[in-house]
Amino acid sequence: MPYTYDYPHPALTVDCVVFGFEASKVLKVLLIKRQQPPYKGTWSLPGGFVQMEESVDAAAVRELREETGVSNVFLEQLYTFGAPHRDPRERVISVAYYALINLQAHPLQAATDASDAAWFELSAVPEMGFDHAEILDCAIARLRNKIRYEPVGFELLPTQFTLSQLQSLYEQILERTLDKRNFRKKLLKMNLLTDTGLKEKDVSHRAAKLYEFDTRKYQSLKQTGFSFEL
Amino acid sequence: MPYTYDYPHPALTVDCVVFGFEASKVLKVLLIKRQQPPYKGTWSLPGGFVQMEESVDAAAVRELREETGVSNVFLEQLYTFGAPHRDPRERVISVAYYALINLQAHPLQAATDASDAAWFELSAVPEMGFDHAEILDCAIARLRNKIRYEPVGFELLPTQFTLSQLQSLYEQILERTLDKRNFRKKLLKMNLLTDTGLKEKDVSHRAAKLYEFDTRKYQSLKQTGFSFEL
DNA sequence: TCAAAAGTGTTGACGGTACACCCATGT
DNA sequence: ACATGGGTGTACCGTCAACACTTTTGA
Repeated sequence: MPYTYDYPHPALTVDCVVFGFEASKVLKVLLIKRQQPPYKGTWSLPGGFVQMEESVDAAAVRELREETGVSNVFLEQLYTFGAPHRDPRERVISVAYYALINLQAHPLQAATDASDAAWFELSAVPEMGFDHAEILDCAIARLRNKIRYEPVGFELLPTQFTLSQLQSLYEQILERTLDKRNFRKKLLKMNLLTDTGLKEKDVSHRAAKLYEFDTRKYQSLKQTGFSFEL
Repeated sequence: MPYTYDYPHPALTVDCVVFGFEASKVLKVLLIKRQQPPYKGTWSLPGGFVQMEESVDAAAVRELREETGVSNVFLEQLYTFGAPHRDPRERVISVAYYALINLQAHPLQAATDASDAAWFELSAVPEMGFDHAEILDCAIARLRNKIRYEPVGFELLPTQFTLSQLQSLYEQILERTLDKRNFRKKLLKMNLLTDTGLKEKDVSHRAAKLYEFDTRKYQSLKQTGFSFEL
């Protein structure tokens, strides 16, 4: 056994706030029903212990895959929660992450069994164990902030989307209505949305144009000091 | 001994990026010369182990006080660094914080002895141990971002300051020059700076007016949706 | 033909940017 | 008297906010 530092070692977990969106629906968070104590039977954020040979980021990726079946999605570190008794068993530090998932492309397949995981609207989140309510609030605040100056909204939408879907998503996250004409004008002027030439299908009204977000173009513009703002 | 989780427990530290500013000088970072291995003798960020009964935030406050003698300053969690071998001894997770210090009000008194701590200009930071260069870069990026939409600059200045000192600070952090007239116009229009009626002392040119930042007013404006932006 | 959402322009107010000179003070 | 920074106003332009009607499509 190599030398180790002569200080107490807490347990270390990652917890993920998973936001999911389906076009023309509402923004939701994924919760898992705990199978083990503590808080057995209550809903909580998916997460788990960090292993010894993986980075904390890698642990978040792994837990997300194990508990929800999704991978290759937007995942970013949020904040670290380290109050002494946030876990009743022993000292546990949790590094929180948040993920953005487009539910069309990544339908949920909870690894264990479907009844253990469920999507909740932000306005109807149940009681959660630990300090997970605080973590969720922190993630919502971050998302609300971030969407204003970085194009993360597209992570929640399918590759092709309509401007109305995009606007609805922004309205939900920002919790206010936006003017349709101004919204479209501003986004189209950035020249970051490419018109696919296609239209919505199976709607009982005029079909909307489908756009794609041009990630390449955004990346190159960003180099030159451009900043996405809404 | 109570039940503990059957998972590996890494060591947990906090590291602080301490920014210090003295009016009419340049922005600096405080580094400590390590007295123990690993990296004995190299400069690194002040920090230390989190104790079992203190929150991670409290550990950052304590380390800052122990290693620099300052307390009651702006201190905010930055990011958590958890690559597997960032510490050669064993697995160590570090929660990084950054502090903003006004050096006029909080002259440094390194707890151990003065030769162990020193201020470095951002353009002349020496080699550091661990992944501390990465942590510093992260802190600089955060500060640069944050100062644009929150009034954190005032944490680095004395209570009373001149507009030129404030502008110089912004220019250093943002790494670009600002137009004097526009800068003053914008700040004064916010009505958050109160003219103390006093003037600078001991300068060999026309003495500038001294202002104070009105924190109370800012707090109440913030409630009503106001956002400080520069 | 009705319902439901898509799509589209103009105007006025405001804020950002660019820019140059005189003033006060200490040496 | 000179050097050093303090302090000030205007004009142009682009961006934001407010606002209502016509078009397309399926039921």
